[in-house]
Amino acid sequence: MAAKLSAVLDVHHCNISYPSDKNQPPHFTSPLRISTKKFTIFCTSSKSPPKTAPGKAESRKRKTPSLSEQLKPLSNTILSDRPNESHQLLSKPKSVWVNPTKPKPSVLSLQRQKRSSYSYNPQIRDLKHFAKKLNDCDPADDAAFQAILEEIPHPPNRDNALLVLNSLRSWQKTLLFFNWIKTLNLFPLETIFYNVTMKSLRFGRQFQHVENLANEMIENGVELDNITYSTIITCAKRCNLFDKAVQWFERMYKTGLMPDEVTYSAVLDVYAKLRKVEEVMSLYERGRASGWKPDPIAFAVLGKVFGEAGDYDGIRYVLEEMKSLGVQPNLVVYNTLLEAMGKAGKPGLARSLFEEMLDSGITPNEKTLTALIRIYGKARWAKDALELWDRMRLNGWPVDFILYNSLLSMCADLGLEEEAERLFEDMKGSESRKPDSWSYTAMLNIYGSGGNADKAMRMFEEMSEKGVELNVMGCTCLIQCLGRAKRIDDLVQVFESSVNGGIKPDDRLCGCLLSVVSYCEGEDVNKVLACLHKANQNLVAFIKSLEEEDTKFENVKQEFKGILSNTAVDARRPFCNCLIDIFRNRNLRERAHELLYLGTMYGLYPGLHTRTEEEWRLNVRSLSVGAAHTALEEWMQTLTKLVQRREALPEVLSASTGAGSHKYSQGLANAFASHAEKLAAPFKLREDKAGGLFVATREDVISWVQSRAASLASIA
DNA sequence: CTAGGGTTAG
Repeated sequence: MAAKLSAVLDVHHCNISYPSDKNQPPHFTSPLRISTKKFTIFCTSSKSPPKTAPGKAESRKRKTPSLSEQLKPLSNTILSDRPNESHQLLSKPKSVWVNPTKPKPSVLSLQRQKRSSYSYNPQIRDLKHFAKKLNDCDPADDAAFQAILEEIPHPPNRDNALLVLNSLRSWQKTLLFFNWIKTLNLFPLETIFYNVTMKSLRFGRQFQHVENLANEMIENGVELDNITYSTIITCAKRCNLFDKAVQWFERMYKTGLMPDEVTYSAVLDVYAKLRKVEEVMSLYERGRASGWKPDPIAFAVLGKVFGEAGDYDGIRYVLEEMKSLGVQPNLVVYNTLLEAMGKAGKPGLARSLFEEMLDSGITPNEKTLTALIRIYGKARWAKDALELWDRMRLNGWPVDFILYNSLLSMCADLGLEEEAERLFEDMKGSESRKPDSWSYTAMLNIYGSGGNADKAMRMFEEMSEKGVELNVMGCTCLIQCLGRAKRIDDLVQVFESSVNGGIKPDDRLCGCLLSVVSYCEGEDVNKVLACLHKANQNLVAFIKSLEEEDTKFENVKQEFKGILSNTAVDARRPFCNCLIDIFRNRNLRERAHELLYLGTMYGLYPGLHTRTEEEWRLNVRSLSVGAAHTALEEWMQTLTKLVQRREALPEVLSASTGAGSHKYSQGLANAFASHAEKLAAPFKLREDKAGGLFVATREDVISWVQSRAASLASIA
């Protein structure tokens, strides 16, 4: 979709044609055009805005540039070339207008469209009853519907028809009723009739019907107003037809209608859905420059955009902007920003924002609490998570099914087995919140990561008894657990029944099988490999070829590259880690070194080795035990060469293993310590520092290398 | 869903 929209922006909409409409007012005189000029003040270089490409000259001749044309110079000259400056620029919107004598160009109407008020309809009871009959009739039976229509209790005049139209539920019936009114031809169908019908169609995600009605309005000379356009735009958005949404927005300007803030923020959200941060900001800035004081909904859209980009500066910008405009965030804005904080990896700031929200007198809802619980779980902030859970109960804050499941997942993240069991039992006892596949997955995750294979298997059996389907994540948790318990026959059985039950193994499941291969022995290896073969043939073929002594490095490289490029980004490093472990455990260390080399080359271990003048550090926190051993050996070899060549070393050499924040983490620090001991390497754990840091001085390393060289020499 | 815009789960 994103590609589609950018294509639309690039071709400047030359190919869009609308039905002729004669009754349109004259085009607006370029509400946005001035901005091209205006924005040159933001350019630090003295260059003028980029020239339009020759092929696009024609579209420039139009009286009113399309929105995309107007956006383009902006994003070319300012935003996309200097992404880091954008916030700095955006934080000073008031500086945009250098010449106060010129009127501000307007991109939106500061006045919201007025709605006509309904007058009381004395026939309301009869007509509601009639509408109910229409709603209740068999949707497949058109004849029955027609028959009921004939029995309308009062004449279908304007007000009566409107009332019924508003009361129909399904889009099919709304459309049938609308067409019936049209054929009766008792009064002209005004805009509101189209708007009400479109709203119903939008509910049914029927964009084609909506667009047909819009074109009919144009043909019949019925005015399209802001309500029409915002309904069309949001309908296109819900149907993921973003290019259509933009087309209709641009049509407003072309026909001389100015969007109000509702239509405008609907379009902001279109660009937000496309993750076009620059376009969102440029629209926002233009709106601001037109004197718009955005309301909380517009800020919620901005917050979402930055959250999805994980852009903390952007989130802060939204908060500051609201503050400086005196806009008080509402519940939805807080929810959006909290979630954004989570995506930007700022649990502490999420926590303080939540407190700020409470201080301002807003009561959290299910979404607020789901977001926070999830953030604390992912951050492994057990204390805050449990505290929040207590407060939820104490204050009687609202809870729903998703929140229950999120609490279970949080327990899985934190290894809170008892709490999860209690909650799970609660859910079973309730009528409305029976555990579903999400709930069972969380339980499988808890038992799986806790190594409790019996309880995990009991969950698995219970699921099939209750008819709750296992999903791929639950399957992965279970297989991981059975693998660790060395219950390989059970593992095979679970895998096969899952695949037969329709689960499509994903890369995470393959990674899980691969890790089981790395630590099991004998015939078990082949059993697991047979499962893996069903999920990913290439991976098994790759392992087989690495086992062959005469497979050349160049072939390893090509095959591994092929494997990685077919693997989800998140699963690439785990794959490489497991493969290294597999070959270390089989005493094929050379293969392990090759794989680590290739993994580093393909960017799976960024920052594996970092250097400053004083310190060189090996960062193995994202490595498996075998990969960490391999990396340490590799590093020692390198250091040995450097010492022998009498090259300069920094004062401090260190290795960082990470503390292993997960309750069940394998203890990379311990494994590393024992390996260093085996090599008699002089790395000592710094007890005073958190996060598993092993440190050696330059002198220790030099003397260690020399003594090793001496002992090797004496053996020779 | 009483004509229009924004927020919940591996």
